[in-house]
Amino acid sequence: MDEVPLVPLTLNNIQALTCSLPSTSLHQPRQETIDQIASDIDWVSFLSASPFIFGNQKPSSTSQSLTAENGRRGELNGTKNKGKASRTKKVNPSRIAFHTRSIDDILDDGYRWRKYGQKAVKNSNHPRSYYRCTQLTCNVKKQIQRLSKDSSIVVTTYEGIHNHPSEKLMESLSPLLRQLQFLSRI
DNA sequence: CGCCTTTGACCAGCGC
DNA sequence: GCGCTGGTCAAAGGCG
Repeated sequence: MDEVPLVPLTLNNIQALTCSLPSTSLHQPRQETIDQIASDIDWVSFLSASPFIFGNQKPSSTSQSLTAENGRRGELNGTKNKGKASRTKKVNPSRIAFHTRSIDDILDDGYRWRKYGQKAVKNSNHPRSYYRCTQLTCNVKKQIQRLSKDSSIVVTTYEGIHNHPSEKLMESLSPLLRQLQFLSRI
């Protein structure tokens, strides 16, 4: 699992982070904790600032075609419906797929995932696994499948954007948040 | 006990 | 309309 670095703190990210803070936070003294500051941040905007928040893993052409194929069939919305008949499909444009050469199927991306399904896929020797972010308010899903041609390659497809920070992200952001907290008191 | 995975069933979209 | 396929649900069981 050496292919998933923590979210890089790029200038874009930092700029988005500072911009997403409430306008008063940079001018008025604040006594909040890191967690409280973090709760004020628009994480959707922040995480969206970097097109590929998982570092050096960029969507390949093949993964893009996979995304297109998935999109062709449409998708289910994330709302929890007790009645299966009430499930409807809609197009979700926020999909990112990439290939990773790894022994482990599950990439440690810092978030907690709950597996909710596994299906055998046509023309593939390997089943596709379906995961959902364990955060109640977060609707992000991901699919994991190994390539039939090269079983050492894992195709991970993310759907949606987290509306909360990951634990590992918070670890890496803590120094920055402390600095922001300090600056907000000046 | 809570959280997670497994797995069969169900549902909807698509192609024919 | 029917069958195939992918995506999701939810009950059951496992694990720490």
